[in-house]
Amino acid sequence: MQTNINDVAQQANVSIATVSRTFRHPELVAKKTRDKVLAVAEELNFSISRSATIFQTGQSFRIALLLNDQFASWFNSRIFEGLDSVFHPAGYDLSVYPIASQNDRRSFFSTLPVRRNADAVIVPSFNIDLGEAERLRSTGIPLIGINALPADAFTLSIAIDDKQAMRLVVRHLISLGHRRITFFRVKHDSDSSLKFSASQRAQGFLDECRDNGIAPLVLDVVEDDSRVDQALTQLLTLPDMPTAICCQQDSLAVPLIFKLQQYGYEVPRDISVTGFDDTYYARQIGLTTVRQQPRTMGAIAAKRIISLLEGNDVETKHEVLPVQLMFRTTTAPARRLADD
Amino acid sequence: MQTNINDVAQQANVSIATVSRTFRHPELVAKKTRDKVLAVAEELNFSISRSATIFQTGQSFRIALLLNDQFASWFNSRIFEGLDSVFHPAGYDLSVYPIASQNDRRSFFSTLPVRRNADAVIVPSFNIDLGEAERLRSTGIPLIGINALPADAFTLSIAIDDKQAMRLVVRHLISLGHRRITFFRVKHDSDSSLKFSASQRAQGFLDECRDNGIAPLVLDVVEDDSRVDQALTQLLTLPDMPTAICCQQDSLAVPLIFKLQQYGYEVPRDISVTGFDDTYYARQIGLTTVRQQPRTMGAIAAKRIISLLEGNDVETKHEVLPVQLMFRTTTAPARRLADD
DNA sequence: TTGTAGGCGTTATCAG
DNA sequence: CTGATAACGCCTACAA
Repeated sequence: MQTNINDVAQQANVSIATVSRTFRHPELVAKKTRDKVLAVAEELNFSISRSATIFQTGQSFRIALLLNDQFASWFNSRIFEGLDSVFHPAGYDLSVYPIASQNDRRSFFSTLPVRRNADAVIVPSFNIDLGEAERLRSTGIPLIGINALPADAFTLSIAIDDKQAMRLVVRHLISLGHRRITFFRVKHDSDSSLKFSASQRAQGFLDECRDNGIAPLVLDVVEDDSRVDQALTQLLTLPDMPTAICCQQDSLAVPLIFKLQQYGYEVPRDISVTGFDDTYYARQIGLTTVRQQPRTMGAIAAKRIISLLEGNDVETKHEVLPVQLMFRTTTAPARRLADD
Repeated sequence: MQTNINDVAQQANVSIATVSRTFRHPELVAKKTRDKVLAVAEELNFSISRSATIFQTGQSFRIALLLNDQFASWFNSRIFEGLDSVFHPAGYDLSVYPIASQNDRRSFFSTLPVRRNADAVIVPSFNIDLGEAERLRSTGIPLIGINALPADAFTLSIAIDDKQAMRLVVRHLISLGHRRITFFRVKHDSDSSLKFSASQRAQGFLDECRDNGIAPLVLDVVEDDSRVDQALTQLLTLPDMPTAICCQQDSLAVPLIFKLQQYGYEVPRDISVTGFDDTYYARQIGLTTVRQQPRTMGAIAAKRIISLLEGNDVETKHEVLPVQLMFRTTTAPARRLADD
């Protein structure tokens, strides 16, 4: 049997109230009493039961995190890490709800399993339905978006501007003289509206091309282990090889470069390639890409949420973090036509 | 104010016991009553409070996961994913305790923050002190090891045989005629005994070399963003370039291959390279490596733990999962001396 | 099949 | 500074 607060109180010749205070508000307890209690607690292997505390508090100290995707993806695992780095020390636990399809999502928002069972719901990276958001928020649970839209569906939101970031990339390529640029988009089997960033990036590409009078070419690959081969096949059967390739994410760009080189295309001499995310591999191979820092986003979000839950006014409700174009060695000036 | 079980009971003209049963043991409630209760619950936006249930049960429904490292590492995030895929649906939450140093570890095991606050403690991938393990287990909390030693410190354990797996790799290289083989080990800033698998792999390399009368060469790189450059520098300043390179993990091998090629070394024509893990990038570039499946390990561990917590006898206490050598395109027969 | 009542371990309030 | 006591919301014997 576990020892409880009663055992300690008895053994230490104090009331349970004093034991509780010793842990909760030590400053209200005389040092002598406190030491006695702590000694007994130590001896009896006692510590306050979080379940009981949580129960009596009425707060759940649980944060629901909806994940649309492989949990272990680059983005998601870093978001989690950032969130947990703040939440865990503050006594909150994260509870991961897998949302793989629109159906999952609908079911989540109609049964609201988090009702009374989570202090907040965090939605990274997918579009949300205004009605659903409203339904959740009407239960008093704040809804927080990370790279998600529309902003006004959320109590708080934090994001990067994927569209703008991709425009940066395209502008970079254009300034290097590229005019034949191909964009590779990764199609997910699951519902695409669960992948908010993906569509934003493609849109940014299209917009920037249009503004510069360039005919954009967007190619799709399905998100499976053959995605790079799919990309390569499409590239090599193009009537005109592009001079630059924009990939939706590093995880496509890195192996693509590898394979292009195997097929005799030198990067960036023959063709420039860009990524998005700034992953470890991007840094290692010198990929030109966009740096975003999901871990930081998670940590900031967590801090805001805690502040909100503690009843403070949150100054910034909707924040957009800056990103950085990392100009490295996989992009170079387009070869002049005369060189061909 | 949240509605509670009382409100529902009143509104539905039944006792709270009936409401509770409607959710807990629906089969014990007359269909008519049940429907009535559910209707009222729906109307009042009620659902059972997990906090209260957990509290009253006495179980915490929380599983502590000690992580030694970047949470978002390939291995750890997949372990988490596997664990959560089983735990979450079963009503358990994972609570991540960061253990970055021996000090953190000591402090964890001396203050035992999980005492009464977790149903089990999971330790992936680092060595554990028998005394500490005993201390924890004496509180009645099971301790589970994933790729951790020594086995008898744990209530349950599940692992791959890193040492044996690396021997497989070396044997493969030897069978291809390689005799000059270099092993690259990744040194972690944090205490090395927190990295159990790493030392096992290096040991496997040494053992297999010795058994084949080969003089082993182990080189270290520090785990920062320059690790690949460190490896390359060491390689290129060697009196004798090896014919094969064994990397402790894919994340070193993949960019190393990339850079070797930039320096004019063709893989595998000039030099063979192997990895360990079988990550996405390994598959994409055709790296010869060892496949391990941490997600599966996590899922199996979770199932066992739940079974244990439910009081069932667990048949297999210590399980070693098989791994698979993935022979791909980065290894080839060693060039005969005459060719040089 | 349903209701009654006790108890889970803590915290907060209020009195001393 | 400390003690007594009433919640907190649910579950489960046990009784009806």
